Amino acid sequence: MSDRNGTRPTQVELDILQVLWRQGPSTVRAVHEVLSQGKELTYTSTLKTMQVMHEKGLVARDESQRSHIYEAVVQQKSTQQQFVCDLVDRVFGGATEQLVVQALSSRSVSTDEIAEIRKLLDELEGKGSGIPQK
Amino acid sequence: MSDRNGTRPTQVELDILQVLWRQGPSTVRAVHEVLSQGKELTYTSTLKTMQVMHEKGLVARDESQRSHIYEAVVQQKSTQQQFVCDLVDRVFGGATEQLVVQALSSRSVSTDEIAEIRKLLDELEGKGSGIPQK
DNA sequence: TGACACGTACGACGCTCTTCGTATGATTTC
DNA sequence: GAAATCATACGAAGAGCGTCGTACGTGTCA
Repeated sequence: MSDRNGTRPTQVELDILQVLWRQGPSTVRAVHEVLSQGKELTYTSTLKTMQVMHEKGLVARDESQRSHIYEAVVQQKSTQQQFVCDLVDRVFGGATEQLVVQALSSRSVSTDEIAEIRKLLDELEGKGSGIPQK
Repeated sequence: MSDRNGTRPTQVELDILQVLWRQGPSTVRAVHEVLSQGKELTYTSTLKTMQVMHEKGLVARDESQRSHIYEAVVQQKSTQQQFVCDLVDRVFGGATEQLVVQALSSRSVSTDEIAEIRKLLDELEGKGSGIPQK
């Protein structure tokens, strides 16, 4: 079935996207360098996956150079949103708050980050039940 | 590849688990009743999936009756944790706080729930970096 | 006691994901 | 300019997932 929001990245695609998001536009080799750390992986595997991602429209590529340069088309924010929504629906039965609680109690969060979350809560409360569009 | 924490439920398995978590031990028919709402799905498909889940150890079943009764073995909490961790690593690059922010700002959360999250933040801060077990 | 409803068991098909091997073309280097 | 190096392109194999059809056993009830 097709996604309403384009194609949903798969596991490995997500790993690649993450490198692209962090490092910006990169060659296959650069991405592969990162991906193959601590993991046995052939260069052509990474290449193939990135080619497929290109077909899917997940990444764009600049072919003007011999080594093509790939860039994420899908934005990190929207992808995150997509996956968060999916997780909330599928694993938390729609209860966003449960996800937040689970996340906060299962992984460490620094005091600074706690403060930032507090600030966000303030804003949310300030707006009443208004849900920011983006 | 195998998971460190048993087998990771697939999409459809997750849907079934959710019914089991909500309704408690149920027959295949009862689960199928829920699953097939708003979706075209054959009874045997649901059956097959639940049989596979049984093989995987995701569910237990009582065969003393003609209609077997299935029960979730995997607990909701631990499954949620599993998926949250995976999501944080794969989509948020390890930043738990980002997930929380994303979740809070993209889906509606009631005032009561905000209050509850605040309470949790207080506890977390009180304990410093201590991570509660459950 | 047949017919029918309802249950499980199980094999198979189509699809996607992931990985890899191999072919082939361009660029460098001596 | 020939060889080695590095890039892309592409086909294919293996595995898992989701779906379904079919076989078959067991109750029920005119």
